[in-house]
Amino acid sequence: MEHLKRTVTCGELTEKHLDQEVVLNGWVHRNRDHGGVHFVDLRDRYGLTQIVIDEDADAPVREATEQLKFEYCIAVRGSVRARPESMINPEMATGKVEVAASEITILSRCATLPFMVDERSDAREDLRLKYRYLDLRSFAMQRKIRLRHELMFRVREYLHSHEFYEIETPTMIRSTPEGARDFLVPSRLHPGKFYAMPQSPQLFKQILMVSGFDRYFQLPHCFRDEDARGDRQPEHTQIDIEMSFVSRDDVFELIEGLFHHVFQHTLGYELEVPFQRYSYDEAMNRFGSDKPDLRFDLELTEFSETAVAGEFKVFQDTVANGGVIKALRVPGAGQLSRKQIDTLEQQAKVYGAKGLAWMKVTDAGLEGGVSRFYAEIADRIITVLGASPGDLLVFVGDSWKTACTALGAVRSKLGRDLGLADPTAFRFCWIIDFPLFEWDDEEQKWEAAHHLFSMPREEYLDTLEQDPGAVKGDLYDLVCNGYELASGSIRIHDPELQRRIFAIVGFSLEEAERRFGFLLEAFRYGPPPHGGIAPGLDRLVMLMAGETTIREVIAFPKNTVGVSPMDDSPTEVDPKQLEELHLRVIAPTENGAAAETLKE
RNA sequence: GGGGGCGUAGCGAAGUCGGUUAUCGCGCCGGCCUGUCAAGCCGGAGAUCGCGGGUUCAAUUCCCGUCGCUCCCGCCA
Repeated sequence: MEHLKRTVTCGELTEKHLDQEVVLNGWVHRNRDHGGVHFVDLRDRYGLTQIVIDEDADAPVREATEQLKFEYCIAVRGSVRARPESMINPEMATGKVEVAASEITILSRCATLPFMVDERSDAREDLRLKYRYLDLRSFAMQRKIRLRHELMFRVREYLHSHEFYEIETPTMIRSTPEGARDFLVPSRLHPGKFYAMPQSPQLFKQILMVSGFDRYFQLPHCFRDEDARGDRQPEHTQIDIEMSFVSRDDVFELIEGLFHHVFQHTLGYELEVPFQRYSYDEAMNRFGSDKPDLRFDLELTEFSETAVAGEFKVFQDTVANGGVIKALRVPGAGQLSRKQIDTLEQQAKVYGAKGLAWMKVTDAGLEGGVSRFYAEIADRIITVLGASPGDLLVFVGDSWKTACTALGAVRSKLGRDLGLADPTAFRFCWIIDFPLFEWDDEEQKWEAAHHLFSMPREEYLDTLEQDPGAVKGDLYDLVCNGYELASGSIRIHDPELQRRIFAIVGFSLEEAERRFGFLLEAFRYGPPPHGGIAPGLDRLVMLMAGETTIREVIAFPKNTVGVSPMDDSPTEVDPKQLEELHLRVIAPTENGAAAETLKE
C-alpha cells in the first residue's frame, strides 16, 4: 500500500499542481469508455477528479481500466495536466485539470449496486437504510454528516470557551417512570432487576449542579420508547446544558450566543438575536401552536364576541358552554375551491375540531359558507378581522385549546400549501410561561406539563394548591420554523417546594422517595439554584440541512417502527442469553393480552 | 390504538373502469466508438405485478384478509 498511498485528495487539484506526479485513492464514480480515450471520475470525501487513460497508455493501465466498474475502490498514479480549453468543466472544483494515469490498481471490487451512489438517486428510504454505507457515500449525505460534525464541534468550542465542562452521565440508570416509556436493560447479576436507558440526563445534570460544576454540558444519546415521527425516533442526541446561579434570561442569553456562533460558523448564516419571546398563551392565541412557524404572518383572531352577535347557533352554543370561537383571515384565498376548503376542514378535524366554518369576502360583503348567519353584522366582521375583498375567513369554535390548535393546524397547512414561508430563513422564538400542570381527564388528576422539577413563576408560589391549572412555570421552549428545538426550565432546589409539587400531582412522600429519593437526598446538602435547557441536536441539524426528517442527518437511524434495516435490530436473542438474564419471553396473543399471562 | 398514502425486473416509475407477448428510463451482460463529464450508438438478459384467499371462462387489474414501508392523530420533548 505504501506505494499506492494517496498524495492528494480528489477535491484539491488545481492548475497549481500542473505536471506534478500524484497518487489518488477513491471510488469509481463514473466510467466513460470512448474506445480509445477513457475517463474515470474518481470520488472521495473531498470531491471528484477526472482521470484520463489515453489510448497510448501502457498495456497494464489499459487492462486495469477495462475492468473498472461503479464503486470499485482504486488507486491511481498519474500526472496532473491542464484540460484543453474547450474541455474545462466549470461545474467541477477540479474541472480545469485532469490526471493522466500511468498506473491503476484495483484495491477492491464492488458488486452490482442496489442503487446508484448519486445525488439523483431516489431509492426508497428503507433500501437506503439497508445499504446505508452506500447511501452515505453520496455527496448529499456526506454534506449532512459533515454539517452535523461541524455543529457538534462549534457547540463544544463555544461552551468550552464559556467555562462549561463536558461531563458524561451513565447510559444505564434507574428507571423513573415519568413521561415517556423507558427502554430497559435487564441485570444479570440482579435477577428481576433492570436498568433504564435515560430519556435525558435530567436528574444527573441537576445533581452535577449540587456537586458544584456550575456549568455543565453533554451531547448525550437519549432514549424514549414511543412511536416515531419524522422529527423523532427512539434514540436521539441532545445538547444538554445546565447552569447554577442563573435566571431564565441567563439561559436565553447563553443559548442565543451559542446558536448565533453555530449558525455563523457552519452555515455562514447571521442569526438575529435576541430571539422574540411569546408567552404560551400568546403563541396559542395568535398562531394556534406552542411551536409557531413565524416565517409567515397569518394570525388567529379572537372571534367569540362577534360570533354571538350573529345567528349561527352552533357558535352561540359553543360560547355559552364556555368555549371560544377563533378566526383566521387568509388574504387573497377567496378563490379557493370548495374542495380545497374541505381539505382545510379535514386538517382541522384531525386536531379535534368538529368542523371548519368559512366565508368569503367579496365587494358585496360576505358570501358562501356560514355567511347567511352573519348578513346583519357583515360590516362589523369585516372590520374586526380587517378583511378585504378576495379574502377567505375560516373559523373554529371549541374549547380554547382545541379551537386554537385546530385553527393553528389550518394555518400551518395554508403556510405550506400557499408557500408562504421563506425556505432559506430561520425564525427563532422563545415560548415562555407554560402552564406547570395539565389536567389529565383519564386519570382525573393533575399532571406535570413538562417535568416535576420545574419552578413555578414566583407570583404563583402562594396559590399553587388552590388553582394548579393557572400556575405558570419558569419553563421555556425554543422554537424555529415550526419545530420545537429545545426545552428547559429553572429548577426547583427547595425540597419543601418540591414536596408541594409532588403532592399536587398526587405523589405521596413515600412515592416521591421511591422514585426520586436520590435527588431529594442530594437536595438536602446545599443545592444551588439552577436551570438549564436541552436543544435536540438532530432536529437542529435537520433544519439547518433543509430536511424534514431527522433520519436524514443520523448516520444509522431507525425507521418509523424502530427497526434498523441495516443490522436488522431488534432481533430475538439466544435462549442462553435470556436464561442468564433470568428472562422468559411471553409471546403476545392476538389481542395483545400478554399482560394477563404475565400476572399469574 | 386509529386514519391516509405507497408496494409492478437490481433501482425509479408507467399501465390495468378484467382479455394475447406487462411498458419506459437507469443499472446489469455483450459489442462499437479518441475528449467525455448523467458520454453516445447497437444488441441482450432480467418480473411468481408484496403475500394469501375469493369472484370469474379469464385477475397485476375487482373483493376480502395479511405483511412491509411511509405520513399524520393519539403517545412522546
